[in-house]
Amino acid sequence: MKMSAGVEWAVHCCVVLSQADGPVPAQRLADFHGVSRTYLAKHLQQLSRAGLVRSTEGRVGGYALTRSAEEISVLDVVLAIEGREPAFRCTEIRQNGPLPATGEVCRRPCGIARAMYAAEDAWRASLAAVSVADLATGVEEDTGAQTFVRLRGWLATG
Amino acid sequence: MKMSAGVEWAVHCCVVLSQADGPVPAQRLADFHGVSRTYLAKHLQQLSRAGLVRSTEGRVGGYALTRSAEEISVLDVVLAIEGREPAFRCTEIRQNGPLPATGEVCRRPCGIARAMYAAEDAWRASLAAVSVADLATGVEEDTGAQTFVRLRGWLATG
DNA sequence: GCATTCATACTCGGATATACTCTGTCCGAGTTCTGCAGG
DNA sequence: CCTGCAGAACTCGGACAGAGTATATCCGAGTATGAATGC
Repeated sequence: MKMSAGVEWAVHCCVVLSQADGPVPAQRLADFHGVSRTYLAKHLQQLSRAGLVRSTEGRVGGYALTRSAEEISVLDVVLAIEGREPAFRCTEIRQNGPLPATGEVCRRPCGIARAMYAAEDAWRASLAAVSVADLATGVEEDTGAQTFVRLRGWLATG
Repeated sequence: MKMSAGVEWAVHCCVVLSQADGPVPAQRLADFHGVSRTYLAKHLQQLSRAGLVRSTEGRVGGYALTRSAEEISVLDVVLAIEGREPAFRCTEIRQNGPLPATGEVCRRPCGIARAMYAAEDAWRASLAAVSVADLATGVEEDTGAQTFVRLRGWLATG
């Protein structure tokens, strides 16, 4: 059970976008994080489809958040990249074999699936409690208030 | 982020083993669940390496739990199959690019990694709170007290 | 009748192919800026 | 000097290969059983 590396890229990009004044091109985001532009673009498209960012074409185009950073949770980003399906997929093997479970019993998930889904709910709740704005605040606390000032300067000048 | 289907198989097998009197061969477990024997054996070997089950060779051999079902959590089984590494792997892209984070700051994980690890801790705690014995009790509540009686009968006779 | 030996049948374990998803890359469609010509 | 137009440069978006992992399978190594044999 491995999470895609694109999730890390996407979250970092959202933090950067929360500090930008205007649209930021994928090329600039890729350069800032030292990753491949074309591959990062793939993930940014997924964020766009999920409605988290808005892309503008043209010479001064780029990506920008559609909502305020307080209203975007880490869970939103993870689900946009990884998909909304749960990690555990019950194949109902209890219905197989010589002593299958049938009928009314199978109308609700088996205890194993319930335990898995409960764990995933806890996981999602933990991620939903952290917003992109919280992450940005954490970055300032870790690296100092000058960090985002320099970031904005680099975004503006290149 | 998808969990291996083998996890479901392994947990179901542990529940069955908790109700068995003696060792149960992989062939019997595979027949009971309607899955491939050879592939199930692979996962049972992982459980064996993790120390959750003990395998005995020979004509009346098979697999048996090493501890009581109360002492085996769902988390134990998941970690045995999926591995002990966390799903989120921080690649420290904050250290890349034109404005890298360096020095003392990088001695502890960045806020994004902390949020991910916290969520995984919540996930693991939820799974650790459920034991194989709990699952067995749930099966009896769902399908009736006769279920395991018939299971033991089938395991004995074939 | 009993102990010993041997063949057998059954078990697990690791080594071996295949399918699928993640990773990484490329080129085309669309939009905005800029320079130039004309009025 | 102002306006309209054409070109160019820059952007995103979807279509196209390669690598790594999950899935599925096979055959060989090892052991307890049970019958046959000798005492």
